[in-house]
Amino acid sequence: MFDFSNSLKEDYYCQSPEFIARDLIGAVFVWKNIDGFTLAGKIVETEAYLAVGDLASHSAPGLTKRNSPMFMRGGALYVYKIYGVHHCINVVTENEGVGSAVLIRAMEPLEGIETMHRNRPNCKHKLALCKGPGNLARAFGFTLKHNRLQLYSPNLFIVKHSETAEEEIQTGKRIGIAKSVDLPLRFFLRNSKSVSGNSRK
DNA sequence: TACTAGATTATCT
DNA sequence: GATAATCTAGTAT
Repeated sequence: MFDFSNSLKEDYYCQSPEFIARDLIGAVFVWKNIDGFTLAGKIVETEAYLAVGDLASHSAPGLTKRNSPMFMRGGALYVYKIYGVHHCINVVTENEGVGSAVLIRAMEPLEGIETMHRNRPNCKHKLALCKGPGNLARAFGFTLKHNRLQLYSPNLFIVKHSETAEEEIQTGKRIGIAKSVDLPLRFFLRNSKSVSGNSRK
């Protein structure tokens, strides 16, 4: 259904995290898991984490064991565990050694809905399956063992299905961080029911 | 509907 | 020993 031959390639991910975070809104994320199930969703919410001038970025203190995937060449998957409970999924951006990434915060499920429901038995509504970074990782079954995977592989890739209109993309402050709070680096699809943090305002 | 507490662990200081 | 790019259940309103 979603074709690897149309997918974003290695060079695409060497662009800036601000550009990619915005550009990926509306794109389709595809993951063929170890059991042969295809899981896919439309990206509706992202956040950029910069290499310089961004104290909220994991890369800000410099290279460590945890953040080392952020310093890989763009196109790697960076997975980390947060609050001892949840996993978060990032797309590494820019060139090797730079240290930037885009956090994928939410998606609208398109394919593999049964599998997502199985991964999240308490989630009733389809549009809430991948709402929020922790939920998204759980629905897709991503854990630390998927860290450093390449995003331009036949079983893991992103396709730009169609262009998303400028006015459909909203910008705002990032969620859940304590430093560099005011940077406008969160992007989300206007009116999507799968965007997280909509209950507050 | 709105707020708060608690879960739970890899990683860093 | 402290912290964290979150989520959910529970209690209060």
